[in-house]
Amino acid sequence: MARRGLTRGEIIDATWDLAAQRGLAAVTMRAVAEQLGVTPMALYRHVGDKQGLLDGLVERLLGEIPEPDPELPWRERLRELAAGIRAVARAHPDLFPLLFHRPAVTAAARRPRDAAYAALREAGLAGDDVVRAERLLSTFILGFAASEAGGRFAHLNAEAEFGFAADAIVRMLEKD
Amino acid sequence: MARRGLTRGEIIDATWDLAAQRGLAAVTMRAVAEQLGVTPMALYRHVGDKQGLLDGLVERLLGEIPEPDPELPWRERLRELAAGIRAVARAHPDLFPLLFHRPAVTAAARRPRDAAYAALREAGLAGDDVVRAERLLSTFILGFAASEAGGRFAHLNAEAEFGFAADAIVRMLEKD
DNA sequence: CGGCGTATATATACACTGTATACCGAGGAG
DNA sequence: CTCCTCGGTATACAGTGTATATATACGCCG
Repeated sequence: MARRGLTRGEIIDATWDLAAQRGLAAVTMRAVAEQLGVTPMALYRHVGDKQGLLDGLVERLLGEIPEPDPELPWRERLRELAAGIRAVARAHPDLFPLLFHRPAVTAAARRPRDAAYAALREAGLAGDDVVRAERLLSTFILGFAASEAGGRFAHLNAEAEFGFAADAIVRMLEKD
Repeated sequence: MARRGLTRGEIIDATWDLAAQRGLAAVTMRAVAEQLGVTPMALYRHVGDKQGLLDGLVERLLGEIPEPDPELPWRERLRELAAGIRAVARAHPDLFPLLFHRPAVTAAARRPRDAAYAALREAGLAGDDVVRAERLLSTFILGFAASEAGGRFAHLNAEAEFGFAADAIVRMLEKD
């Protein structure tokens, strides 16, 4: 009916809220539309289809990862980054696995990745080693966070698990 | 109508075939039932609900990971294990993420894990270190395989990526 | 200011999903 | 033979994503 000025950002916002409050399963075209006081089909103009909606969530998810304090030494910066990713995973356990389905090269993914690059260079790596090490780290932390949030670690103490792994990895980085 | 002797194993078999041939999205109660020449509701008696069907798939998935040749040195055994997991992920890319949602302590998960324990002990680790190292490795390989199968690595050469990471990890294990 | 084309939102409809409920008929136990 | 239970069927329902066709308000051009 009325030209409501509906926008993609507004839609993703509503979707995000819905997912945060009632889970990914509650994210349905109809539910999102209703939250915006709009017909389901109105969304299609702005997000393409449901996958487009989920893509929007992935962007937001990456945006939620906090930038580490640049004053800190590189070890702490990496730890902060990892802690941030794990926190995001725990806050959005059913959204988080979506990260595996999007290439790690979107604009939204660049910010945390660049922070990791900087830390790794400060650790003494250079050239391709930086890129490869970041990929190793991000893959591990993604797997860890997904395991933690998904329940694969069950009753284990995730904090202790992570501490052990982080120590091992930092020792590995210092070797080069 | 007829007492057909329908069994849970038979149902999971059909589900597995369906998922392998037409993807996870094609796994629907109706489709599985049709493949068995049976009414959709007949499945409920044996698998509970759809989640029960998926649980069955996860068991099968873990069972698909090949046991490494025990004659090989530990490095090669770990590599074979990892290669097996990655192969499973590539063969069932949309099933694979389900692994993050099941505790790593089921009977089906024990076989590959025990193989990893043996290899790590042979590498010189002992006690809790074995358990922790296995968890680190399995978490990484799960994340890697999920990334590879899910498309997060996009155009990258996954083989080269994996080689770099594996080398780094093996060096790390040899240090202790 | 008037009218038109286009972008935007709506209305309706369809095929398909998981599953609750009611039923029925075969097969073994007494 | 009779009954009871258990495995399968039939039907139905609410909810899903989305294709298609339609109405409406806005911005531009004269």
